[in-house]
Amino acid sequence: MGEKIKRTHHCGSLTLENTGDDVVLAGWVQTRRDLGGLIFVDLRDRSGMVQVVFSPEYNRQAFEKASEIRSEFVLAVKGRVFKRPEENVNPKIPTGEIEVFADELEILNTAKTPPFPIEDDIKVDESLRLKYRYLDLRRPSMLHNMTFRHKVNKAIRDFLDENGFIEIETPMLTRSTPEGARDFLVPSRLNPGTFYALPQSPQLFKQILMVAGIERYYQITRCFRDEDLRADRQPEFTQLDIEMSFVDVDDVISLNERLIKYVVERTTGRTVEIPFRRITYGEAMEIYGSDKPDTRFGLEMVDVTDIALKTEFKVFSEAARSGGKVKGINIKNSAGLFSRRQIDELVEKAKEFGAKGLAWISLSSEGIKSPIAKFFAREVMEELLERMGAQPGDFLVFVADSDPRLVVTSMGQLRLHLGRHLNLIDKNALNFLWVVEFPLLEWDEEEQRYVAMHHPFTSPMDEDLDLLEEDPGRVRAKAYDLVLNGTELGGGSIRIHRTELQERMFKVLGFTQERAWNNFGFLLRAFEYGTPPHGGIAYGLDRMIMLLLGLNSIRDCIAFPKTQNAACLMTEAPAQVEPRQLKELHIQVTI
RNA sequence: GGCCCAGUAGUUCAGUUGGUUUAGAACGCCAGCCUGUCACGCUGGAGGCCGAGGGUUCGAGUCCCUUCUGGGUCGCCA
Repeated sequence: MGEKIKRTHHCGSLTLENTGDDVVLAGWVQTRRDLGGLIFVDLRDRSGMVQVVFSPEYNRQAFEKASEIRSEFVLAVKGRVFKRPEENVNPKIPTGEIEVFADELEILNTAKTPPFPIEDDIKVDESLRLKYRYLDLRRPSMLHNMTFRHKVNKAIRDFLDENGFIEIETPMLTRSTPEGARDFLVPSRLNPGTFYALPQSPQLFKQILMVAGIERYYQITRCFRDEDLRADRQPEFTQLDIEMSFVDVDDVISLNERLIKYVVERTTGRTVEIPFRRITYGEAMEIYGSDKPDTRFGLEMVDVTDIALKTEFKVFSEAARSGGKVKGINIKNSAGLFSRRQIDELVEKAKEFGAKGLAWISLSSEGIKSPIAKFFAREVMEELLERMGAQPGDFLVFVADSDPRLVVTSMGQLRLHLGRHLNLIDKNALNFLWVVEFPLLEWDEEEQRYVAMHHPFTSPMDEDLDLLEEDPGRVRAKAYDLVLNGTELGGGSIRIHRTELQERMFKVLGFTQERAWNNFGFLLRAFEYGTPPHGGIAYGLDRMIMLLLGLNSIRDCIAFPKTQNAACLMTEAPAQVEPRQLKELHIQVTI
């Protein structure tokens, strides 16, 4: 901007109180309305928009120059603020009561016609928005998302700073470790044939920081996982990573409740009640069929396996007898909603979700309608209806299978489908929920061994320690996930801090001592030098911001996101490199 | 890796069982006119390798195959 013309005010900040002020504005041209003898320009900067008037009577020179103006030109305008006459007030914009008469115009830059309009609620293909992301980010809603994200980051830092945490950066170039997601690898030029891995999370470093006596650490940092993308998943994403020493599960949970309350109330103005509800993993699976239940609606699952044993209906009784389960959901007051055809569709859905079938009982005004009723003795049916809390008008669905896990997971998905389909979800609710007491290990069919459900450094619960060798699958962990509206926001655990327990853990995971030291030697060595009890949590920050903003995709709160093919449409990364670069790295491309 | 959806002016879309001229509309863009517009208005104009390649056919935007791109989802994501 030239010497003589320097910004004094922001477009969106002008009000009636500025009437009569001489101002200099700078910004982009939202629209130009050329009436021939009078030109209106809506000038936009980060703060908002204001109408600038170019009139030959006010300043002929500026007026004549204004005919060159086009959309998205960058202008500096010197002028005076006037109150608009009553009939010219525009109630649709915040600055609609005033306008700026221009007496000097400087065109700081011209612009090509943008490929899509710079305004909210545009219908345009997302790939075009991503290619021209700098234009997309000019749209007020995207600017708002970026600003909100900044506020969340700031609130997090304010709270954690006040609570004695220090932010420490950990390396981006680190070593690949087994288990977990696929790593992004970076070749080392100075050490031919070796590779760094980009961190999947700062997990090991933050534990070492506890050994280092930091006591309270946090970091807002990028993490990398080379897995397929989703609406809520990018290959590079941001974590809020926290670790604390001398704490147990309750300490971590209560600090994090205060953190979440602080951040959400600060950034959204909404009220958050703490403590959050807690539910064990076992309960979550039995009642909701999910380890991240959406508790904004009911449709809770009821176990009727014992009743199923008493029926003539083979699907039920045999599932029950062979170690399986039978579970039902009572969809209250909905018998009238399910026509024969809609029932068929629901059965199809259940099959999509893995169930072998779906039994149903409709309690309409004409009495019980159900293809399975004939297999039930009167008193067994009564017991079933009572267990289900069934009233006239209710519609009951049941899934039975000899595989109990299949029953709960398929029904859990069916529950979500019904919740959405029947519009039972309160879109304004913020239902925070802790899921605790996760299994420490799960059996991996492919590898024929136990693998850590969280990670190999997660501490078992004290009362389950004795089961570690004899029945590893039953050991519960000091692990917790924070769930918001059916989405996992973050998770963490109390870690193992004693060498002998860590060695038992590796043994159960099938690691020889040699392999454990090969992969995690640096951590195990650190643990030998006085490791305090410690634990922490990590949040998916993109996801948290997406949910708080009510977005459908994390791409809308990431400035430069990747597509489903993990490409950046703006920079066209990834791309081929010069043969010389590959040679320096001793890398040969074989495709 | 599997399944599903979508690719036609700059943008958003329409385009009939495959068939009539030169593939349309709206918005945007360009030009002219217009002194109170704010979705400015009026008149006129430019703008298309119908994602790409192959096939079927007398004839393909339309049917078939392959492929690319974008999106959703399952697998995957300690």
